[in-house]
Amino acid sequence: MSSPYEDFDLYTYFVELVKQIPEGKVASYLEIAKALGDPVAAVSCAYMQSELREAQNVPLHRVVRASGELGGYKTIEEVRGDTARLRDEGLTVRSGKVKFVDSHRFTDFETEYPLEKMKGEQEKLSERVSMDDDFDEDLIGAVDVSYDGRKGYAAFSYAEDDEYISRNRSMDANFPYIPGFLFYREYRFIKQLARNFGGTLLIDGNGLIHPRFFGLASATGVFLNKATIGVAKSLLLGRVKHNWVLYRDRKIGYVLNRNTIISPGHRISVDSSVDFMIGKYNHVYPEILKIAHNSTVKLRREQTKILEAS
DNA sequence: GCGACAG
DNA sequence: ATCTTGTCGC
Ligand SMILES: [Mg+2]
Repeated sequence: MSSPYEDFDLYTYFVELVKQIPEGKVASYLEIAKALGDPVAAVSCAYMQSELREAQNVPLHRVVRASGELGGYKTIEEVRGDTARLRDEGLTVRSGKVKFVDSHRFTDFETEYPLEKMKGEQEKLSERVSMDDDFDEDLIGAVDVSYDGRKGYAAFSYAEDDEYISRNRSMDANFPYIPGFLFYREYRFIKQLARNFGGTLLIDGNGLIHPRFFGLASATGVFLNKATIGVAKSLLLGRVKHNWVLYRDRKIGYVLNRNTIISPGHRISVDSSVDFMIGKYNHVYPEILKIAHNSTVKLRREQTKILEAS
């Protein structure tokens, strides 16, 4: 295993934290996120709560917004159910909002702060990224994942002769989307599909453009020893000057067009990734990434149709 | 009101 | 990322 945390199940960790909240008390998404190790994950906690709504014996209703309002993308019926549960436990709830005092807030979580450890891991792993050019300019593949709740549908596509080939894979994600932690969510899918690919991999996301200079494209490149380039559709961080993406005095990427931002993953430099992408795709979003994306959407639609019928 | 964050 | 019909433009 290349990373001790690459298979880390944050949904399970979230559940274990929620189980620590005693009857009659509540915790906010922000408090849970802090216990996970990074306040940026607050919104992701609301998503996890929503995606875990079917879970049994987990007091998910005890997680509310800091304001006391019931969040987590609930339906009207779910708000009713949670209101009744909270009232049963002795709390006052009026129009979807818990009226509570400080003594009702649970903050004393027992935790190892996994996200903090992962940030440390990313910083360490970033030292293993190579910026020395060692990439195939002709054989290009692409990967992407789409989702229905926790269920992820992945595709790996590449061009052979004059046709596109795609392979798929679907499984549950064990990590939510958290900005700066995409690799813990999507790398598992990519690994399953592209492990044996010999070409250069385009990845829907960033490489060097990352708070710790170790985005999904960097992780994929380092772990699978492949040349990778991150191709994002929006800017995660940094400022743009003459199309170059600058961050902490470093040139980390390039804006190919309004919706295409590239950064090196592994085995390629910033300048070479720009030269290569402009030479190959001429400032246009790479078709192979669209092929991979469309394949994930098609698979998801087919599968959700089948799942609904059964 | 601030800040704004890949997928 | 996802929710979603028709509609505008090439
Ligand atoms: Mg994607």
